[in-house]
Formats: sequence, C-alpha cells, structure tokens
Amino acid sequence: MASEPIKVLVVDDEPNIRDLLSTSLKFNGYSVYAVGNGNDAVTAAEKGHPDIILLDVMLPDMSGFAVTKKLRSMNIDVPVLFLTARDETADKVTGLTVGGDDYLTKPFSLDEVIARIQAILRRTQKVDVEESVLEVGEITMNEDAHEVFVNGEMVEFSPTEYKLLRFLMSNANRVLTKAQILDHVWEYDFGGEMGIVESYVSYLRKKLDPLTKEPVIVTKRGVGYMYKTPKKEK
Amino acid sequence: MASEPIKVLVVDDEPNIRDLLSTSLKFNGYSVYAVGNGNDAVTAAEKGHPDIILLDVMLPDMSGFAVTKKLRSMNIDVPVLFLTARDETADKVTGLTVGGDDYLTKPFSLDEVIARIQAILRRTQKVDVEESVLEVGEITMNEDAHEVFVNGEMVEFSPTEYKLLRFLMSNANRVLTKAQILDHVWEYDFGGEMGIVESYVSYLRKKLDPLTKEPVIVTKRGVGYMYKTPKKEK
DNA sequence: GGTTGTTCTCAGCAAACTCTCAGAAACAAC
DNA sequence: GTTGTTTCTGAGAGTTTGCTGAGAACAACC
Repeated sequence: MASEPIKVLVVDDEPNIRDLLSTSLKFNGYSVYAVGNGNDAVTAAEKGHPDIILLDVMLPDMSGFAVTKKLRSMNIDVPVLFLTARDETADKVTGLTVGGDDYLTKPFSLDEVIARIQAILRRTQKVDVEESVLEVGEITMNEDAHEVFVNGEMVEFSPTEYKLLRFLMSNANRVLTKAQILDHVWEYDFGGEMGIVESYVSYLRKKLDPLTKEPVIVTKRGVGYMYKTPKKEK
Repeated sequence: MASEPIKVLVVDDEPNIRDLLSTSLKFNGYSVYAVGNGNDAVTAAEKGHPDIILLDVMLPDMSGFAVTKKLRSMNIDVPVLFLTARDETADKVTGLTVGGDDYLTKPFSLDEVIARIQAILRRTQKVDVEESVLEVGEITMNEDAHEVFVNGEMVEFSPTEYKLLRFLMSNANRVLTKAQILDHVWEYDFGGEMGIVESYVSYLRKKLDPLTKEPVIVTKRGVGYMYKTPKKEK
C-alpha cells in the first residue's frame, strides 16, 4: 500500500462503464485515467506510462486489438486486460492474450476486475501487488490456483460462491450489507433481488460450517453479513 | 475535531427533509449547504467542494444516479450517501455502493445518518473522522463489526437497541430527554408514544446490568436518561 | 444430445424484532 | 401514610427478516 499508486488506463466508449470502472478502481487505491476511443488510448499510453490497460475490444475508431498492435510496434510493453461482449469472445480473443494479457467478458463483476488486474500484475511482475494467497482465520484461498482450503482440507466452490467468499474474506470482521455484496460480487447489470445473497450465503455455510470450529459467516440481522475470525487476544 | 469543518451537500426536493438534515448536521458540527434539485446539486458540488453528498434518488429534474454520473464524468470524486424510499430500493440498488458510497432508506433516523456519514468518510479516508471504535466506560462498541463488548464479553443487540445504545454512549454523562432520544434514534416519521423509549431502555438494562459493576443507564426522573461512566478522579 | 453443474426464483417456515399495553413498582409531594 | 405521577417490565400481537429446500432455466462438458 506504500510507494506510488498503480496506474490504470481505462478505455471504453460507454461513459457508464468508464465511470463505473474509474470509481471502483480509484476506491481500491489505483490511479486512473480514462478515455473513450483508440486514438486517445494510444496517446495516453504513450505519455502516461500506465502499469496496465483495461481495453474494450469494440471502440468507435479502431478495435482494441489494433490499439495493442500499435502500442507493441511503438515498443510500449504494457499488459492489457481486454473487455469484450459475451458474443465476441472465444475465437477472436484467444491467441491475442499473449504475454500476460487476459480478457474479461461483459458484464463483469467489479470484484472480478480487481482480482484479474492483480493476477496480471502479479504475473508480469511489473509492480508489487498483494500476495496471491489470502489467508484469513481457518480458510486459505489461493488466487492463482483458484483453490480453497479449510483447515487443510480442499473444498470445491462454484464461480459465484468463490467470488462471494473472496469478497467476504477480504473484508473480514467488517459487516457488509447485502447491497454492497450485490454490487461487488454480481455482474454490474444484475437486475435481481437481494434474496440471492441469502441463498449463496446459505450455500457457503453448508460447505464451510462442517469443517470449521465456529461458523465463519455470521448474520448481523437488519444489517448484513460478516466473515468473522476468532478474536486475537493481545 | 479540530481543523476545518467537514462540508456536506444535502440534496432533496422536500423542504422538510432538507431542513431536518441541515439542522441535525449543523448541530453535529458539519458545514451544510442544501439544494432542492439535480442541476443545483451539480453546480454546488463543482464550486463548493463538499466532502460528502447526501443525495435523494428521486429529484424533480433528474435522478440522483444521473447526478452522480455527471459528477463522475466531470472527474469530481466525492462520496455519496443516497437516500431512497423503501420501495425504490430492491430493484435499483445495483451500482449504488461502488466507490464506498452507501444508501439509506427513508424514513431514516438522524443518528443513523450521522453514523453512516462517518462510516463513509472513514472508508474513503478523505477527512479525519473519529475512530470506528467507541469506547466509553465499561462498554466498547465496534462500528465496523457492529459488535458490542461489555467488560470484554460480547453482547448481542437488535438494530434498535444498538442505535439507542450508540446514541446514549456518544452523549455519555449528559441527560437526554425521551423526546430527544425519540427524535434521534427512531425514524423521523415515527408516530408512536414515548413509552417505547422506556421499553428499550429496559431491554438494554436487562442485557447490560448483569455485566457491569454499576448500572450504566441512569434515570433522571422527570427529565430523561443518561449513560453514566464512573467518574475519573484526577 | 444427454448429463451435470450452476444460477436464480420462490414460497413456506422459523426466529427475531417492534411496538403496545397494563399492572407493579418507585418516587415525590403533601 | 396517602395520593398522584412517573417509570419499569412482562406478556403478547403483529410484522419483518432470514433460512432453506425444491425446482425451472440455462450453460458447460463430455
């Protein structure tokens, strides 16, 4: 958390997405610069020396791939996290995610964006990022391997369960409202009710509680949920 | 507590709510500026550089969301506490709590508003605010975890009990009338009698007194109640 | 193309919570 | 003491909130 903040360049033509990403990234301690088209992206990358670029594949003036090609040809060697619509995916993107790049399909969850950025930065080792292992209380989560161990025993989780647990763990001992959880764990255009959070908390508990001494996820009635670690005596 | 006062921009089209919030916030040491529509809000935010905005979602000219979008696009990065009616919530929650923002459903209690504002400012670290731990006498209240410890032992409270205790503790050694308590702890449109304060004081005492040396909540007959700490000789 | 896993909704149940009321208790004034 | 007022508290009705199993819709994987 010390030193210079990590610089992210956000490139997307939809102002909503741009603002959403900017806000979320800034709140997570990144320094953000956002533009709306390919040309500006190239200029900004050249002058701003970002540590990573969040790049929409569909831009008004040129494709995201063209942007990266141009950058590579200019010898600017910054990792890219592509943002694609669901249907543009697989065929076009594969093969282009060389050199530590990665891609994410819209709509994504904000928590997932942060996780991917950190994964990329970790791999490219351009900047110092948090550990890839999240160890809180009785649970250890290996972000690289996507594996969770509860008191040494491995437990399988569905993608959503995993994201929810990660969000709870990274905010251990702080109550999170269902609205906060919804905003961070679910995709940004999710239109459903908050009851789904209850469901997934229930799923997590069913898997976790048999393996822990005390329940790890506690309900704060009328407020939200909290991942709780046994208090440290000091 | 020293230095500049924290600046709050209040945006609500109902004059009653506006006055209620303004008065209450000013009394709590904030510097307040209040407007009644979205356009004025954007202008005020631009020129006034508030530390936080209290923003009604339903405004005559534009929605509260539109206001934040506009602000974000202008690169004005101020945290927002949204005010929503109870029925607007569920469907439209997504995207609300992204950058450390939060939301509160109407009708709210004034004490809750203050608590939420402080929580947001604490998280966004824009300004120096009190600790998230309120320690008075034998009782410690952790606002992040919503947990209360009495002489080291954790005690569970219902939401209303919790708010009442928080109000009493943050006004320790000062008598509060039942009317004051009602105004701060209960929702602003509460229509009931003051007998409910007696009931809840009774609930608190039942939980607290077995764990404290002396009763912590004392009755000032004909006046009100007071949270009392053993006086420190000096 | 069927099997499996996952996401999400819903509805019934259980528990917790809010608020009211009324009798008991405490207190103050005379 | 007696009386009237204020406060305390247990009981209970009605509401809200959270939990969970069942199942429909969808996607992923052989």
